[in-house]
Amino acid sequence: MTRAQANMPSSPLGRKITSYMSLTDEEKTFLADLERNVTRHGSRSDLLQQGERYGCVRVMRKGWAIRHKALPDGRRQVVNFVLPGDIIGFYCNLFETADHGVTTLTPAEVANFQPDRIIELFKRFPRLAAALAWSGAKEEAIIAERLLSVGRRTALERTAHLIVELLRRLTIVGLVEEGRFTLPVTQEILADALGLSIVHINRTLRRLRDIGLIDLAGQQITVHDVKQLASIGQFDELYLHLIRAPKPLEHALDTKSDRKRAGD
Amino acid sequence: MTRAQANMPSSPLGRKITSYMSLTDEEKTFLADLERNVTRHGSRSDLLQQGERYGCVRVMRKGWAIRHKALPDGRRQVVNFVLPGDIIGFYCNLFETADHGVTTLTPAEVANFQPDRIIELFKRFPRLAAALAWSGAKEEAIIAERLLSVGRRTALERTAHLIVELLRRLTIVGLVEEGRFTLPVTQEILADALGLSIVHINRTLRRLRDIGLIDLAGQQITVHDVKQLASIGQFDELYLHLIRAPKPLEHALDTKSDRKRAGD
DNA sequence: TACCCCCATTAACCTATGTTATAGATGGTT
DNA sequence: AACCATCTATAACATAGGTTAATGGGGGTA
Repeated sequence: MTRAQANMPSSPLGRKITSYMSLTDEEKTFLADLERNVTRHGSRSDLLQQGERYGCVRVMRKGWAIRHKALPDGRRQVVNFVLPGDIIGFYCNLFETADHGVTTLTPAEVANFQPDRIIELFKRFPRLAAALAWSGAKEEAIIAERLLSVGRRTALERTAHLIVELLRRLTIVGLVEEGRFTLPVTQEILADALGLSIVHINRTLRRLRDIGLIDLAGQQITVHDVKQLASIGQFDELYLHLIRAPKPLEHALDTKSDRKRAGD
Repeated sequence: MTRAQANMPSSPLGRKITSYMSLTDEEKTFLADLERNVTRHGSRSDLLQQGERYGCVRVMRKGWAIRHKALPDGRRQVVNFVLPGDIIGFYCNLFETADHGVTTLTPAEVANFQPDRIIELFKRFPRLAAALAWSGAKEEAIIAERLLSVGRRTALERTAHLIVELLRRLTIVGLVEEGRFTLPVTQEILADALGLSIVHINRTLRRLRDIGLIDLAGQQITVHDVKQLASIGQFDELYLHLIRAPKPLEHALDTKSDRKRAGD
């Protein structure tokens, strides 16, 4: 991944899509343009509040955030983690009002663009539209898997599962080194993601440490035995849909099209 | 809704989209064509099995189904209910392998088409593509809300919430009469949808009956007091995104475009 | 240096929900 | 009309995980 791609787009969005589909120059330019407007945010700042009108579509360039939903009495569920490179609720921006909030967990660098550009994208770049639709489907798959966790896995299984999920997702974007990565997350947030109490998350993490599967030091987590962790969590691999190319996308989109033969 | 729409598409998909966006004749024809191939299935038959390769995109014309995920040891989570008019995992069909199963709960009538028609749709009908993306985002919102239920609501709240959700969704497609509708669902399935045990679902339903909020007779459920039920379930209204027109969709898609002035 | 706030950690206790077991209903089939 | 398979319904008991409360560490700041 050195500098092999002279033609590699510099935008996270572009890079993400390029990983499973080659882009024309025109498409690259459009994507880069989408991400021109970058803003910075502190830790723990709300990018979007539940009940608010939608504003911009956002792409996480650096940092972590969470998408979360709350009940009137304050109980809260973390729906998903937004990792570097992730799009923040692409299609939701077609809604009037946000049914969830987005809050950063670290200082963050975010690209912003107007929702009507989504429409433009649909009209002018069907291949990009399809690619983003695909990416949206992946997010739904992640949420469905979390639902399975919260509904049917035990505390230990859920926790193990989440750690493996994050490990996998962060690996793709190059943020894991030898099983070690930064987990900028309090136990309260883990609890809210897994539908557990904060005390019980603590007990569970301790158990995972006691078995020797993980190590926690501040915000650094080290996974010693992914395999066993995955086995405890009954981790499936399937749901993240990491396989390179979605077949119909690859085929159908590349055949006839307006393609200009890009970098690779 | 009598026969006001001479131009009303007869396909469920068309009808769904028409409810928030008017369609050109060409678009209507394309949609109708998508739904030409209709198959019938018995109750409890698998339309899709977890781990299987994806086949057709399906639209539920009549009947109910569930999307569900299972753990190796058999524990199961119902991810969502597929009601008449719903699309069955539109974008997931861009994946290689199914990470969930789909099973009918009643005899069902289903329209089928090849996934590569999705691509065709993206190329030829950007407005339809955007509309379906919107519809996909709504499904994600429903799943996220169920995650909130399972993670943070009590058994009584969850159950109340689900009943209201189904009431609302079925109302849209005209399947509710005076608070009464058919619920072709065993307690086991309710349990799997809500992350509870079958016994506890039974206790909880009894409680709702005892309070006088609902009545159950076979597969008929009558909701006596939606308001209180919604209040118990902390039902939000927001997440179903029932508001007529997604603003950017309405605007941006209708302005320039290739529109031909349809029925209304 | 002292104060404060946030967070992790643990212990003791409690309860919502799960488990196991049993008995009726219901409905289809021979 | 007897049989079987599924469901619903309850009771009695078990437990995973919640709650409350107390302690200590770490980092900012005045």
